[in-house]
Amino acid sequence: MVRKTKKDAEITRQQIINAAREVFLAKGVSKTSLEQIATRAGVTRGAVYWHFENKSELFHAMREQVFLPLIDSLDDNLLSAADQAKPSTGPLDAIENFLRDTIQKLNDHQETRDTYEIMMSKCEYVGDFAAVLQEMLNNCSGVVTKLEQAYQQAQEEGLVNTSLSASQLAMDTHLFFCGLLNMWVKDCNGTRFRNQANTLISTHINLRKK
Amino acid sequence: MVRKTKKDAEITRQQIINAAREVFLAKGVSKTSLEQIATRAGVTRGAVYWHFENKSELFHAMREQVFLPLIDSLDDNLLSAADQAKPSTGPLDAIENFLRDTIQKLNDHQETRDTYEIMMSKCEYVGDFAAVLQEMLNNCSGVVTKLEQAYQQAQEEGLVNTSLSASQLAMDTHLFFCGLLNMWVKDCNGTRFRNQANTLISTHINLRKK
DNA sequence: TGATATACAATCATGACTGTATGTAAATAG
DNA sequence: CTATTTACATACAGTCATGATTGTATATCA
Repeated sequence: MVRKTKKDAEITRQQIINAAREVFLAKGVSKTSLEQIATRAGVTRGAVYWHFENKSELFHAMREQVFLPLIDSLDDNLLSAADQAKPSTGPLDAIENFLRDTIQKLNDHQETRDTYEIMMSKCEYVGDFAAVLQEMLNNCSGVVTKLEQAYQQAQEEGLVNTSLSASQLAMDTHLFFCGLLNMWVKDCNGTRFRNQANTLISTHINLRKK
Repeated sequence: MVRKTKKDAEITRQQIINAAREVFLAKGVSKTSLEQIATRAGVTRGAVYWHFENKSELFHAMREQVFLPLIDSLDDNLLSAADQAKPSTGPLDAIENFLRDTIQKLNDHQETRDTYEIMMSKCEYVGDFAAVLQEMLNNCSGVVTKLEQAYQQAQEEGLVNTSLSASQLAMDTHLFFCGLLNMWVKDCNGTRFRNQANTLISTHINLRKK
């Protein structure tokens, strides 16, 4: 059974990504050999090298499957707050919803959850992987910018109870959320953070609501 | 030149730890061989294996040199707020000082800075290293507890401007600080977070000051 | 219908890292 | 002063990952 059709090949590719995610999670990225990934995917290393140039590219493909949708979610939630056409429940609620949605995605979607865990505690950002850190920082900048816009509008609508600037509020929220994501992922048994994530989010937003 | 005196041996041990930190930072923990560490420390692998059972134990030793002092700093700052004997400028200031001190330590002390960076983006918490994550979670619990005590007292002294509970405030601050540490370390060129860390801390505390 | 590109499998050579075992000279204890 | 540790260095064996190369059956396309 060789030479599959184009659709079959795409399935193979996805299976390799799935296998990679599983082995990455279990053994860590650098201790994972392409042989292990191949075996898990039911193929040989030849197939892996056919679809991906090396481990780094495979990692990148796995990552994109989770983070491209995340960017979309960010835009959907926060830009709609500024979009007058949509029935906005207010920019503060938009922020809260974005935070909740992201956590919800982690709860519901194991592939997303596993990918986050790999990226946060089963991967070393060195050599080829160093660029990924920069990408993440850039993404963060985008998040902060959009949070700031939302807070800006919240202030204009008189919803905020502090004199702090929109940019300061945005940074504080961003850092809060970075911390929450980190802890949520590391808190595997769920006792410390996972169970009360939504409460923590409400708390954070309430702190600045009028 | 063999068989050094006990004091010399201690120096060798420290040199190995220093070398490990440097190579870990440059290459990532799992891609670092004990041979590389030994060479950098000016010894052979024999010396490394004499002082440490394996790479995992060496990593642990490196980590302790940074984190044992951190725990002390935590106690010094936050417990003194509750200590009536000391001239407390108030529990909110105590919290702010603790956050500032930690960041200051990162600014001033390269070994600390490098160790954090290794732990956050140059290490995979798998196998032997998985236990380290648990230790970190436990430390976090300690931090939250002490933050909570400080907020509790702040509330009793009528310094807080919100009706949120001390435990909620403590969690929010803790998550903020987790995020700040993460971003601070990853923001190598300093443009995004490092330069304004203290401002961010002030902002965060001011949000809850009456 | 044939030529060619595709989608892998199989093989091979190389090198690197680990752990352990052994050697050894000097410090230290009695 | 000598016996025994100590603090390493050296040597060795085994494992495993990588990348490159080659092989091959079959889609696909002209």
